[in-house]
Amino acid sequence: MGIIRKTKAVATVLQIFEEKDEAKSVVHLIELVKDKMNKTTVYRILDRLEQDGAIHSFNGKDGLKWYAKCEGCSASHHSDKHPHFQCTKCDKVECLPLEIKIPSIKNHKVDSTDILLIGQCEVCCA
Amino acid sequence: MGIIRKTKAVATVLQIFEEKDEAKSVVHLIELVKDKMNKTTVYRILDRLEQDGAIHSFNGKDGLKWYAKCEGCSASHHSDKHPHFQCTKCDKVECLPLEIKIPSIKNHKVDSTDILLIGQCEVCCA
DNA sequence: AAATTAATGCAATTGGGTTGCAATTACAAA
DNA sequence: TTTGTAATTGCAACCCAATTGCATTAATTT
Repeated sequence: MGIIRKTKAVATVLQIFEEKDEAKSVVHLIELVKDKMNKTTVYRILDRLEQDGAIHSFNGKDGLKWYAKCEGCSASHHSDKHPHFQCTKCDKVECLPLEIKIPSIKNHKVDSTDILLIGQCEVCCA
Repeated sequence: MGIIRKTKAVATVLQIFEEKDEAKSVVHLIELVKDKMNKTTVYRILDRLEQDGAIHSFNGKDGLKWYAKCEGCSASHHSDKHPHFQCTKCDKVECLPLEIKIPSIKNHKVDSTDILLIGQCEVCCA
């Protein structure tokens, strides 16, 4: 199980995700709260929040781990299948509310998908 | 530019990819040739081979970097767009000869895609 | 309010990947 | 073949994201 106690640190991290519906890398999150808590705590809180389905994680192009809270997030919808979009200019990452059709693959069973689209976001496109 | 000289080390690494058409993680590759060369050399050879289009790389579920040689590999087809499949049981990774349709996204420009399907491979499915 | 135990801070550690530099080796030119 | 030179390699040190162990703190239960 995930979160059991509602601590200040948990509230702080959660608020970051509430404020803006945008994915954040762990490195960035640690930077954001570095005056309020230890980096180890950030890692552990993110783990717990993910187990509860409050947020979900994925790997960015850079190899860093990213987390986001999005519409579909819940304890039951643990392994989200929506794609993510990372901008090569501003590095912002968004959850895309799309469903990408995966053709069935002979003799293989697909459990989940990990789709990252790389390009330029709305702001950087202009 | 990539490979300029054909050294023993390069031949050793290339042969691994020739032998079996299967992706390998860098960590695994280093392990395979650890008696023959330094890990730094492995990293550098992989870089050069990729620049030449002899192999291509992508990120596995585990966050590790993987490399593979596949049909479509060539210097011109540098950034391959085919999806990869990673088995959760045996951890094997395959290149899938599929094209996955990405719907266009409003106000976004998609340059490349990074698609990893996770599930059970032919062997582990049975 | 006291007891219990989850949560946190901190320092040390792990592990993938990179860098600087000296030594080696492939290859071209003589 | 020998020599020059520039690519390649080995090695040690380093970088940085992420994890671990353990003592301390604080949220929840009674």
